[in-house]
Amino acid sequence: MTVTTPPTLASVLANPAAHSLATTFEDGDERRRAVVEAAARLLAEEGPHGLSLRRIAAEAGGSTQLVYTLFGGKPGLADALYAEGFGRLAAACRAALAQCPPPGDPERLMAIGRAYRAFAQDEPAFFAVMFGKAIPDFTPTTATSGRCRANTFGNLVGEVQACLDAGTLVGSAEELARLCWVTVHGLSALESAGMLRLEDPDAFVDEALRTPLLAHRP
Amino acid sequence: MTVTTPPTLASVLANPAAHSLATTFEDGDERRRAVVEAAARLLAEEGPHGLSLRRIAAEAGGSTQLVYTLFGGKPGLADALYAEGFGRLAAACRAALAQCPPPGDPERLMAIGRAYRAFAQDEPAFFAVMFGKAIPDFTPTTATSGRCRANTFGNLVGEVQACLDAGTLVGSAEELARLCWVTVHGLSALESAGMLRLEDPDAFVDEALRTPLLAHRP
DNA sequence: ACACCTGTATAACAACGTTATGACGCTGTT
DNA sequence: AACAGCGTCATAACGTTGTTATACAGGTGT
Repeated sequence: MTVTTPPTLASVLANPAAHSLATTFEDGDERRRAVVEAAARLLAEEGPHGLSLRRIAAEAGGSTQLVYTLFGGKPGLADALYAEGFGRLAAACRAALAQCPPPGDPERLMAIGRAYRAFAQDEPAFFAVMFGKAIPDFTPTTATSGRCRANTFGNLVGEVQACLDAGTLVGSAEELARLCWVTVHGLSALESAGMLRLEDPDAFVDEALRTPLLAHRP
Repeated sequence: MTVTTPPTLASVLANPAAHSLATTFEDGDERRRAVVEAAARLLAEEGPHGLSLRRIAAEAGGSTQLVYTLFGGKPGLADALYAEGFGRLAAACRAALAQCPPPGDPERLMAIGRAYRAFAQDEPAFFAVMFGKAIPDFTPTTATSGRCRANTFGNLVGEVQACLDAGTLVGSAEELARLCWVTVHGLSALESAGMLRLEDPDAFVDEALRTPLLAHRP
């Protein structure tokens, strides 16, 4: 890891590329990537319970000790997996935005919300690791957690700011972004916990987001 | 357990007492209560990781096998613990409502929201068991999950309905209750995951709830 | 050529959830 | 009153987990 302290939101907004989650492995270790990918596959296929050091190491073609030399133990690998999850979430949001009107249209916020919920549904194991304490005895490093938070929230704030700049919304970018995140995360988490059964989830995301957005229309 | 199928929301609203979470042990087994309380204490004090069959059984003054005869295994005990968590959440909300204006005042919805968030913060382990996936390989029985959902959501719908009856709000009770739940749960979960650092959490709950409530004022 | 250090694999440890085994007490029957 | 049958409990064992200690390679600097 090259970044050891959580970057400020301002610094991420000023220069997003420098804090891209994709740079996690920039120090050149290809084996780390291989181990994380093996772990990610096991996580996606068998859930958090299938994640054992031995299986991961075997899948990556090494011994148990390999995880210790590369990550210092299971929490270290979990940290990388946690960051990987946020990377995938960001990728899913980017993909959804690709086929959207250009920045400044609140429709983009809805699209992010739908992608966020779809991620929670399609990758429940990752979502549980990221937000649900699914790996026993693991809580992300404040550095990792802060970086992931800054990325996720920073992207959202950027989109809201574009709407403010375009005049399609009014208010505080950070406040509005926080409100949207809270709303979308709440419905995603409750649905993931089996507390909401939605017949038309996308419509519900739109409906839930419409309230805060309408409150901030010009 | 006497209730084996999830009650409908309507039945809970019609007769809340019959579905009270406190009746879980009405079939008279005191040892179950003792074991669940020991487990709850361990959970609250040491987090989900401290929950081991052996420690729970020892704490309750029995052997490992005791958990198997009483609950059929760890998932069975987790199920009881899950229900216990919802019971405590409901109790916390009731306590907050006790010093509130009578039903019909939207201020009560804010109070529930603040109590919900405070519960997530004060009992993070219970919250993680209830809404995260903190106990490996455990997902609540659909019966238990449905009962807890019906209780939690039912209480909220009842409060919203009282506001509709009093004319302090307009709209659909279920829709509005769902929106409030989603909002409050989202901020509670994100804060619990370290993704939100709130200087004045209660004020933020009020602010977050104000938006949907203002949208439904008469 | 030799000491040194880094990284890997092997093996061992304690703790976990689960299951099998044997002993105890109770109930209904003969 | 004695006995078989049942459910319940404790003990012990099994396989697996994360972690740690130990031993073995391979390169590097002197």
